[in-house]
Amino acid sequence: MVDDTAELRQAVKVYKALGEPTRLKIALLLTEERNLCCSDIMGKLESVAGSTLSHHLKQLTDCGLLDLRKDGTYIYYSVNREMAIKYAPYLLQ
Amino acid sequence: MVDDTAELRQAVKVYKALGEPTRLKIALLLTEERNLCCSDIMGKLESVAGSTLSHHLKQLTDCGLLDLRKDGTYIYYSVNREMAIKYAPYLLQ
DNA sequence: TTTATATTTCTAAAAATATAGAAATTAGGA
DNA sequence: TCCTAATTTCTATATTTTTAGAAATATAAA
Repeated sequence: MVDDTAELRQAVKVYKALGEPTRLKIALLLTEERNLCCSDIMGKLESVAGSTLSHHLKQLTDCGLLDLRKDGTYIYYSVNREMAIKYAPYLLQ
Repeated sequence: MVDDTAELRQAVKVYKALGEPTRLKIALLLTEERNLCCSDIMGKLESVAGSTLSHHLKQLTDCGLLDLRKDGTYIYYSVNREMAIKYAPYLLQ
């Protein structure tokens, strides 16, 4: 019998976030280049609506993989290195 | 523009496999204890139908995270350490 | 050869997720 | 203040995924 700890649920969230092509691309983009804002990222992806991108970024930040810094209307995202090291150092290669 | 390489698709498959609680539990079980068969695993999880478990194990093996060894009617599964190290060393802690 | 056990495939239903348009929100600049 | 740009929320739809029962397959043992 395996239990459903907060620790396990956290890991599931992280891997679920990375287990979708657009979000994995976003995470990889943000390890190459830190502090990209929503519209920068939109420019680097092919045809993703702003509302869709917003949902993806929310998942990536909610699980702790991305940090954000607000500056005016802009929100700058970066990969949280500790999280990447713990769960998916693949991102950092 | 980010491209959709085979490499990226492979990583998505791995993270998608781990991004579901039952499958993450299976992967963690199989890092603790190697060479468990389908019915061993079923015994260690709570109420999962055989057909469901079979689908989960297929996803975990298709992405390369699990290796298998057949012996008669039994199939023994283990975590592939190289894959775990590359994509999710979290499993090995 | 029959039987029992392990696992998979088929099928279908339920649940979750991804997607984006439109409207709302926020904040800076004219 | 008004306007514009960045981002989010709302809403709905389409797609994917999870789930499991039933039937099928495979293999070993009686």
